[in-house]
Amino acid sequence: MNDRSSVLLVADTGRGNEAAILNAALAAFGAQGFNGASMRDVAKRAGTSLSNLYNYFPSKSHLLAEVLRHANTELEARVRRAVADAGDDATSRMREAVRAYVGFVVDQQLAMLVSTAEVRYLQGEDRARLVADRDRTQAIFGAIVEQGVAHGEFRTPHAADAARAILSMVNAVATWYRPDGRLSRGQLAEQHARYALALLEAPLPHV
Amino acid sequence: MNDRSSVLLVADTGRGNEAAILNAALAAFGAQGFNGASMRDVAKRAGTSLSNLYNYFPSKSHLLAEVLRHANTELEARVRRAVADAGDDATSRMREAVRAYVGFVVDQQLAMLVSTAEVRYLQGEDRARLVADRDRTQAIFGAIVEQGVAHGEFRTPHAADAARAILSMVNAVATWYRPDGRLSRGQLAEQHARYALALLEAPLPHV
DNA sequence: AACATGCAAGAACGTTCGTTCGTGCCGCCG
DNA sequence: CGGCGGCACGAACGAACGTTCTTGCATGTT
Repeated sequence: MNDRSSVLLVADTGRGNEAAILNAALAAFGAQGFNGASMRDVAKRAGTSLSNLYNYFPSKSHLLAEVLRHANTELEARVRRAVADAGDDATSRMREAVRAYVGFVVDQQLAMLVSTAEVRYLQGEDRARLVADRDRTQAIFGAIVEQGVAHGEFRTPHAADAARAILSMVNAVATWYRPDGRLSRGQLAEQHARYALALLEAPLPHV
Repeated sequence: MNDRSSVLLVADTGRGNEAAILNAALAAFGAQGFNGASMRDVAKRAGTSLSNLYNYFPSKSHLLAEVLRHANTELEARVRRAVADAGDDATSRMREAVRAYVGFVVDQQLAMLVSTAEVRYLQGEDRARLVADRDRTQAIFGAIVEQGVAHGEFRTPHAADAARAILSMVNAVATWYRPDGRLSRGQLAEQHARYALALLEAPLPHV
């Protein structure tokens, strides 16, 4: 058994019902959107009272920010680990980075959906911090592209936007993936790794 | 002059303030999201009264549906026209389809953002009709991929999901494109056409 | 002249929203 | 033992929401 899709985004935080509230908020925002879900919905899903939410988070916005922070942190850690464990050439590193990213999208599909769709409802430093998180993860891919182009592994003439194109593609997996679909988690990851390397115009074996 | 980006999505419909209301709704939903924008916001942007909106549309949902219908119709028409005017080979057809699609994303950036982000707040037949619109446009790309694979132009081993990957990539352009950015409208379109053909593992000239 | 129709506006209704307040319980530290 | 901070709850507040109601004014048709 390795049913990663049923793992909650936030494990126990050592603070009463905090983890339950965060996971409930993720579910509520994912199902109805940030503005469509109410704090009463979140409380109901978490099995606690409306007013108790404010013992943990000062506002609805901060609650969303905290959910997204957990998602971004875990995503970045997974990608960074995968790249560190990969070989030294850009092709291997890109393949492992994409595989890890797609793996996270599959494991935490709802978190990825909320992360991309609801960030816009945050403002000020909460927003800035999350955008910085996202940019840091994107920069990992950007660096691999640069390395591959410098070493001649990637022959795309449009290196500057390639990382963004690849990440757009894998982010969108969250919008259509279904656990009972045609492809397994691993196949999906491997397939998107090939899409990415092909987009970069890296040499690939054809059958 | 060819400033396509300032063209309103909906031209005069021959029914009083209908076009103004639709364009105002697009602006409001784009800026605040469907649930974040109020009918009062829409009325203010359209320069009319709150209650008058209901002389044109029976509900907020129907208003959103009508906005999205205009966007989808125009997008599909542009892509279909581009493919019809292209050569017979899959490579030319895919290039022109992507160029037309990216062109629309640039020209009607807000409409594309709202179209992908807010469709989820519709239900019933409004939702079904818009999903069918989107699927029809996606099917154009799917057919080109099939043709290219059948004729040996595209050598990707993962043809079934390639169209979706390409469309994810070009849809995301709406999330980051800025008119004063590094690339012109035409360069952006051409670049993404190459990304698409590379992803499909079509033969490409390397410098 | 009488009437229907389409478009416009202001006021109001009932509901839901995010947030606050007051209170109480429980475990820990002095 | 006493106090204090963390966690829990129900009730309430003021604001904002989508929608409806009523009225009024044009225009074009009978």
